[in-house]
Amino acid sequence: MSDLLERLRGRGWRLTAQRRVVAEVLDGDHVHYTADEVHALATERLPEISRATVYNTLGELVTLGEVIEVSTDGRAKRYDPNAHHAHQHLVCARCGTIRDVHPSGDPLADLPSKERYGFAISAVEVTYRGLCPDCAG
Amino acid sequence: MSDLLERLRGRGWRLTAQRRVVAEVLDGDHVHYTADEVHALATERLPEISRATVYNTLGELVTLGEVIEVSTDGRAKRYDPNAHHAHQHLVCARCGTIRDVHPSGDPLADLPSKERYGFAISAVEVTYRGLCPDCAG
DNA sequence: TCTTACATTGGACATTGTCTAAGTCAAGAA
DNA sequence: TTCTTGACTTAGACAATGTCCAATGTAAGA
Repeated sequence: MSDLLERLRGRGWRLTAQRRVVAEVLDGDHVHYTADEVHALATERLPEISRATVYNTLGELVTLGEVIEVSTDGRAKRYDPNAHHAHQHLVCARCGTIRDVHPSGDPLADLPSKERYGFAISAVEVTYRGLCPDCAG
Repeated sequence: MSDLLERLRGRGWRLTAQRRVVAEVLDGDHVHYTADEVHALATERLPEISRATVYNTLGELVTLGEVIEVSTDGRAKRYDPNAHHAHQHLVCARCGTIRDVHPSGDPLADLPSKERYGFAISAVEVTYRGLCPDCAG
């Protein structure tokens, strides 16, 4: 993740303790946290960090393309630090856990141009839904 | 849409003016409204209908499988009345408009079992994102 | 070290959705 | 038709998530 911090500094990011902590939290496990979870984990390392800063920083990381914003249900968005490898998501319909998966094939090729209605398509997301082994119990 | 009302009555639904109005709004155009938009349109026909009833009714229609709930961004969920034909969504990244599209191929076949992590997969959603002709300006 | 533009903070506010207690009514029974 | 009853609706409080702003703090270059 020091890679990430270097990249960001190279893009003119001012390196503050708060931004460093948010970046470290995202780098930890390969889990997709909500903003509130990121805030809770960041608070453990930097107790005075504010909610607004966490939201700001996450938004900046998304804008810079370092993190992907995922909204799989109507609840809180989740932040996916695995932005540099193409992948899709497998979501548990009960507990909301997300796993990264790597389907074969290119879904974009499956959409004929007459079905594109003049849109300039820039991304395709595939979400697989079901019950995880724990919730299927 | 009287089809829909008949089906619902057959399932023991009590047919109220409020539910009828919500169903009519969804039946109108093939647009994917938010709950608030449904409420606004329903209010034109039945001024005293409450927000809670609109939310309740939409939730019931989703549970009954008559309408699909779509959350393409972190904003309000949208309700898709086209539940009886398999389709996917094309979303404008700027204005949020949704169009139904019909890709060829079966995305579920593209996910090898070793990438399923023991999940019992029950649905696959594909979302194409890009700028619509109006927003591409 | 000094300066200053950029970052952070706390809290108010906005949006979307959920819940509850009290009143209302659709639909079957008599 | 009228009555009865349990399901439905309502208004508003509340909850969850996210955004905005003015005041304050600070990283980094001069």
